[in-house]
Amino acid sequence: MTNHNVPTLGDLEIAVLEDIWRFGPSDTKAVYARIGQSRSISLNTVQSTLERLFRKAMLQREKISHAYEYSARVSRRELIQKLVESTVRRVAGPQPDALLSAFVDLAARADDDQLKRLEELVARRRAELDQT
Amino acid sequence: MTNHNVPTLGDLEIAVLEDIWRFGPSDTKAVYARIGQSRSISLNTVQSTLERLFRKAMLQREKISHAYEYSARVSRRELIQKLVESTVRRVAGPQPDALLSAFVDLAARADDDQLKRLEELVARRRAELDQT
DNA sequence: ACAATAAACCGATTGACGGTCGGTTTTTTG
DNA sequence: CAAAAAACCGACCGTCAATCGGTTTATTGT
Repeated sequence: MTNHNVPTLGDLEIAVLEDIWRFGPSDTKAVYARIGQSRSISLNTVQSTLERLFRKAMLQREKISHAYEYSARVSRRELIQKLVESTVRRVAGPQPDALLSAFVDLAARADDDQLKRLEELVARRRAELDQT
Repeated sequence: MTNHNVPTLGDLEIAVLEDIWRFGPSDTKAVYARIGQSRSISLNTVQSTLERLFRKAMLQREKISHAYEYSARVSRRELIQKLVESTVRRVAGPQPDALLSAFVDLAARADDDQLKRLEELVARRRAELDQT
């Protein structure tokens, strides 16, 4: 609930986030070594992307001895959730069910296997809710 | 499936789309009368927004006597669907279930009632699939 | 047929923003 | 304290939505 301001993210920003999800807390050097090298972008570029992500509150950072160590402030799950929610909100219109509707539409395209898993997920959630 | 490239939409673009969903096929004048007046933007601005939306394939148009009549090429439902799908895809990562999970997470924040309806929808869908 | 009117079209500007760095300052450390 | 490392500053480019003014083209009433 509360406030879900999700700024838009660029491709590099997502790649950086992805990297940190994958490898955990890292400093600029490390991220650069992993994703900068191959892309032939400068260390500075990675650095300012990290910085931007920090300003956008997608990362937090802590000075570890000499350099900042950045770590994720949202999990991939949370990010997707926020992104989806804000997306839907933007175009939701009157329907209070917009979200659910979209969900069903999506689910309708899923195969049997996915639907099964989905059923389980929903059931579990409901169980959780019931005992609250 | 296939490829649904959903270009990003600005606020005015969404407002215009919204207007056309609401009032059906309209020409520039009509849209301007409904949403331009209040926003104190020029007719030309509405016009080029309509045009942009047309280029983005969100609207189609037909010359009706003197002026173009624009109509929606996607329903709100479809748009939400595409938007959400492309959003999720962008950040999906390894999880094949990312999409489903995201929705369940979202739904989980909804009330028990919604969850129940969701369960029903999924069940029905599964039933349909089974007899195919 | 033609002038007046209306709509379409063209092109330019502005403001955000992501990506990209070079260079300067600050900090760390041998 | 000087060298090395990291942070920070500011600039530039490209893209894109929003915004119009002005010109061209099409429609239409007389």
